[in-house]
Amino acid sequence: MAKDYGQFCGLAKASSVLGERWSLLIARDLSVAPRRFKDLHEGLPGVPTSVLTARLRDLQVAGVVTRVADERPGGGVLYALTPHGRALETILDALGRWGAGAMAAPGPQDVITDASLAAALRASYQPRATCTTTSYLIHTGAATAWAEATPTAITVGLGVPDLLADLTIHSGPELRAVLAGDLSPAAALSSGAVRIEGSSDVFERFVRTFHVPLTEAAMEVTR
Amino acid sequence: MAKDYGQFCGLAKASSVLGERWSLLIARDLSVAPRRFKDLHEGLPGVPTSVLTARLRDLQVAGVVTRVADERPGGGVLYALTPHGRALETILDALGRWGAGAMAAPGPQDVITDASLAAALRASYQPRATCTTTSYLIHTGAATAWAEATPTAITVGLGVPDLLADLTIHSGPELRAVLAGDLSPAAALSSGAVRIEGSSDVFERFVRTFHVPLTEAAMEVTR
DNA sequence: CCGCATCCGAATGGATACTG
DNA sequence: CAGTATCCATTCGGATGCGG
Repeated sequence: MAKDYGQFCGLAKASSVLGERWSLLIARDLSVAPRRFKDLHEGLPGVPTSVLTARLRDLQVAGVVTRVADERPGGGVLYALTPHGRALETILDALGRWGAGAMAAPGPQDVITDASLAAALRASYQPRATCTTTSYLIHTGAATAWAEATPTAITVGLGVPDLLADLTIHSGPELRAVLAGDLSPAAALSSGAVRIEGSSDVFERFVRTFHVPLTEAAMEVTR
Repeated sequence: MAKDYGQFCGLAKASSVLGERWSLLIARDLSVAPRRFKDLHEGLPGVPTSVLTARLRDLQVAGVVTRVADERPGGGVLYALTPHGRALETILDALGRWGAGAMAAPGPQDVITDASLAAALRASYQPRATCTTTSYLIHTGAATAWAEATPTAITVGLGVPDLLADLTIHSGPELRAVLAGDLSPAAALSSGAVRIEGSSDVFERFVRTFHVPLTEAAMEVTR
């Protein structure tokens, strides 16, 4: 069980619940979709099963995570966020934006997982940046995620969605430079760093809709 | 140096910077005011000096914290947040609100520090809840902090401010129940749980201006 | 297989004592 | 005041094993 800090303080409580190694990333993965133990284990490279078990138990005790039966054939158990855990979503997004601003170039060992890609899309979504509802399918490295952006809401998911996307993007980690404004959409396409299936106009819309801001103003958490 | 997670992900980066034990609370204390090493050590009960040294070094390497000279007579060194670190302020507040919703009653060992009280006031501030600029001085347990609330902004600080406050509040941890709406201002005053110097009208304004939302999980525990 | 427990070497945290 | 140095307890990471 997580240690506390001996302080009567909301932040100390939050830190004792989420401050253990891997906890935030478990919450991130579950904030995108309920997952099996095995999904979580594969999406968190290096986590020992014993630690994953312990974290999931701690998060259940803290009321953040719950176990639900998998409805699909084959059954099994899914881990999912409780309502209290879902309240973390905007905070995780804000933390992700904050960390993204300080991210170094990816090392050779760094991976991108489906869930981290989906979470990054959700975190970088800019409301009111587009007037048109558009669906995207994004491949970066070995990760695949999709997003459907309306003018005021974003939905993201893992892997390939059921419906055909308006735009499909193939890229490596260079996609982040585009979303940060460091690499223009046109340059990304012409250099071959990003390959798309769909119109370049829609790719420009994508870049307007998803943005990693560099100013502090954009790091605000929506209350 | 903090371990990373082998993921090219903003949240993984944030977690490697802030996920180590004590880091969030150090950031919280510094988000209220620059502090000396000794202040931080006293405000974080139980942290060994060696760990505090290591965290401050890691946070400096991460560009969150910087060392500045203390201008006041006596000199010395102050730790302060960098602009990048100050961008965490709204995130710390949101995390504090999230954690406050799940907080249990304070144990006998739990302390309230000046910085945690000031941070809690900042986090619980409700913009547009009042039309009048008001200054408060709050004592809870051994902690003292002040706040000046305008209709759209909040300023908080440690200890006793230079100017006389419009309202001075003496309380124990029961103050949280008032801010959570579990205890009416009138009941808090008449029961003696809260003692004020100033008008009870201004105390009502205080309770409207600072509010901790209760989550479902916490309400279940309270019932 | 999936979820979880066990075992072990390495790394980290906690408490105390000590130094520029 | 602002840290280092030291020792010990705990945790983590990785491999392996067990029951359904």
